[in-house]
Amino acid sequence: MSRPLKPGKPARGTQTGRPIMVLLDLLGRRWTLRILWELRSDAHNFRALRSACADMSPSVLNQRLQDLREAGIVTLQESGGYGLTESGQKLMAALLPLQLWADRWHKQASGHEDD
Amino acid sequence: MSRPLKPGKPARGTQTGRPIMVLLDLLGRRWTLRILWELRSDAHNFRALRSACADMSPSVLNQRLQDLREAGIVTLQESGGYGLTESGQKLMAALLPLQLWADRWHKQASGHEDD
DNA sequence: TTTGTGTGCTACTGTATTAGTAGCACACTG
DNA sequence: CAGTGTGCTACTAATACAGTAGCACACAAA
Repeated sequence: MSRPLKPGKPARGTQTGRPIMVLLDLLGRRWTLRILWELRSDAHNFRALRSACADMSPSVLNQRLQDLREAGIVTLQESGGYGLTESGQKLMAALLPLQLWADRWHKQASGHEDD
Repeated sequence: MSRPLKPGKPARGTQTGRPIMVLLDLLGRRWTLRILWELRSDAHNFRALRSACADMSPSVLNQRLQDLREAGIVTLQESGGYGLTESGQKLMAALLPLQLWADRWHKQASGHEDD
């Protein structure tokens, strides 16, 4: 595989390379959001990260890490382990409101119905 | 299939049902973020939405719409077409900073390298 | 040198998810 | 009745992902 996944390059579902579309493609791959979430505060090495992500498949984890490194969001630190780049930290800051929303979502759902 | 995908219920990659994890699972499915993005300002009917999403597969689109409706994020309006619920609009508001980030991402990438 | 531990990562096969195409059922219009 | 537009389903093929095993390298101790 090994697509570029950089803004300006075509991606799945867009030929234009509009940055937001490329980003939505990247974040829409399975485990990507979760991986970033687990890295939001602390760096993890490969195995710890895998463990944090419900023991996801190492082949897929490696694929995602390559994507995210190419995109400049994640980096393999010299001190060992994977961490967010400066850019990646800003992305996560942009995603933090999700947690608030998710909590309200939970309260709403359990308030209105029990399924 | 037809999992619940409600906060509090186990999802892919989490047995706990922690709302943020369920949300990350939901948003991490292919096309989900893109669909929400296309609905962020205007409602679309099924075919218009499909067209906006690069003519994605109608079976998958329907699957996603069911997921999002069950989650209370999207609704099939009486006036026709799919639109965001109140909750869905708040979710999108939480995601809007992505566009700003994506634009900076583009500028950075084209400034630092050409590949 | 050998053995052990820890790292990042790859190879392989099976399964689940998604793509792609065609077309149905219903409603409304003429 | 035909024509158009809606939401949606059925089907097969391609692709992505899961799950397991284990390699290659580095460092440390014996």
